[in-house]
Amino acid sequence: MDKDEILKALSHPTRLEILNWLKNPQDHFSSQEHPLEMGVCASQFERCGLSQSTVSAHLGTLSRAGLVTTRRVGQWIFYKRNEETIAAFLKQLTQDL
Amino acid sequence: MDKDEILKALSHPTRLEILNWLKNPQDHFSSQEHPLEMGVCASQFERCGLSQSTVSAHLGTLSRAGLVTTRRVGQWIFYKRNEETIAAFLKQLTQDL
DNA sequence: TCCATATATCGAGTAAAGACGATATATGGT
DNA sequence: ACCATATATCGTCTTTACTCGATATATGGA
Repeated sequence: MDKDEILKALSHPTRLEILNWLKNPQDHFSSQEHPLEMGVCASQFERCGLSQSTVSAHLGTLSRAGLVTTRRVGQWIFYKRNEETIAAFLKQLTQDL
Repeated sequence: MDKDEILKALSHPTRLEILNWLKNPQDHFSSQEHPLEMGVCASQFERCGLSQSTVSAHLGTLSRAGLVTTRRVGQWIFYKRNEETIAAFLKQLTQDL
């Protein structure tokens, strides 16, 4: 759990928005073919208006920071919030900051 | 209280370090001529190894984000943590993130 | 094996952040 | 008025981040 890396990952509105969407996937990704319990697959986030490669880069940043988990199913990769890391980060930040 | 601006301000190790030093000024700035109750004056932070102008820019970023307060006394400007804003930010982040 | 789809990575261009020294501004003292 | 000190701002350079289209990789199906 790298606090600095997480803070950098959180310092971009698009990535905050992605994390926020993932809090209630049913409110934002009901059009997804696959059940939302698996997570939300990458292409869904292109609704933010950015290109596929840019979205992939943001998801990579979130994933490297540990804020989301990924799970490959077939040709898709499903993203979920990593609630454990998020909670641990908030706890540490509340202590340290 | 601009959450995005605060997150950006926190996304640099030097600024985190400054905020951390300000938690216990007596542990880090006992050499200061002025009483620490007034705050810590800008030049004290040059101990991080950065130039005067760079330190000033970091302090400006923290101040604009509302994470520190400033108080001019004579030719010095004293910096203190803004505990109210910090607490409000942590509360909102814990809710929103 | 070949093609379609999903995602990642590459290369290049632009924008933003960080750093510096030099200079400007503000204050206080003589 | 002049000089010294503290801080901010300016101009410039370097580095990092963001974005894109194009290409590579991985999977699945025909």
